[in-house]
Amino acid sequence: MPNFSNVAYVILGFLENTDDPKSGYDLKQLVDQSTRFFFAASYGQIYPELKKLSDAGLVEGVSQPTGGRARVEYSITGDGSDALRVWLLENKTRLEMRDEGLLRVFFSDHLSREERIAKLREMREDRAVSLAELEAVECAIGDSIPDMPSHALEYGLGLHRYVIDWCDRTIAQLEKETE
Amino acid sequence: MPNFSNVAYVILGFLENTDDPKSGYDLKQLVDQSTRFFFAASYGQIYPELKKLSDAGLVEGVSQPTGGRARVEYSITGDGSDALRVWLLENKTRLEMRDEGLLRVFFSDHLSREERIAKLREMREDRAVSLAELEAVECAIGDSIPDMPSHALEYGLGLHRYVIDWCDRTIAQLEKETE
DNA sequence: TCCTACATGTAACGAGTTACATGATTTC
DNA sequence: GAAATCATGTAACTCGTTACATGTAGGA
Repeated sequence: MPNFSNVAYVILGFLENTDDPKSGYDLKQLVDQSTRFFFAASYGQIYPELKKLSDAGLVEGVSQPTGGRARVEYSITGDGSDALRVWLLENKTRLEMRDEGLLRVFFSDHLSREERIAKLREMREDRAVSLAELEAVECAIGDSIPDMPSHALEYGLGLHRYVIDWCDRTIAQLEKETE
Repeated sequence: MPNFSNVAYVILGFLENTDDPKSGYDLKQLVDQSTRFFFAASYGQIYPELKKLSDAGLVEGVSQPTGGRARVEYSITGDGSDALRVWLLENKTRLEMRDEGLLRVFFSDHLSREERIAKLREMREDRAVSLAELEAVECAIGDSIPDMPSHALEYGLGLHRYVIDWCDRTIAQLEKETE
């Protein structure tokens, strides 16, 4: 049994959630609409991982071309469900972050007050865009999606709102400082 | 001029903050006490990057052995300060996250209610540990460290508190659900 | 004496992004 | 007829961690 990356379990997770089989393309769409906010995955990971999963018998692919357009639809197998369950029960909760915006803010002592404030505004705007995307996801569901994902969505919404709030407070504080 | 990774600017940022020169070891300590919560760096990045910076003339190393123990202390040069300033003014605020805990929670539909709650508790405990570490950092400073870093610290504290809160709320909600 | 902290590095590996190549179908 | 979307994949590259190797100094 080869080693699977977390992306493999993202795939298994999405396949377990549904009865209709998904293509690599579909899976990428799903990731971009949901997990990407806390766990992204690119085609360069998804396609090779699907192949590995298929070789190991954890998913099963069926060719379903639409006219001349190739399409392979994958479903999870019994072994796949078992592997997913094992992975779900592992108690690893590692959180990695790389926050370039905050890194710049952290080292912005040597910038002028105006430049610092500008940095914070950029960061605020970018986070506001993410928040808007998340809110769009929130509207887009409301239906078919089960319980847990909506908890995760709430997590993301709250997190973004906190960050935006922090930016606003920090900007306000810096603006007051010279008075 | 070679391309420098973000880690290079972490190094320049720390060197610019102070008058006494730092060794690679010192820099790693600084990272582990502060930026690691939103931007980690390992020896495997720091030492090679110091060399590149030195070759490019952005830092200057002076050998200061303590007895038979080797030690090279680096200071930032004028060119280094300029390069740092240029980097600080770039408007990139990219935020990457990889949250394994939330990923498991997201896909935990197929677990029992008890198992899900257990997952959330693990996540809560791990985040509480991080929060405690951050609070230790908060106590450890209070002195020498300038303005902005303390804003960043507040950011981290707030973020962790939000996450822990979300875990508590979600656990409570799941516990209520069967009644 | 042994353990911890100081100190420097590198090699192998794994993870992840980006750019590219290719081509069909649908929609405007 | 052009543009967007569907669809699959790979190669090159960058990034980052981990494990290892090596040795000194100071304190219990």
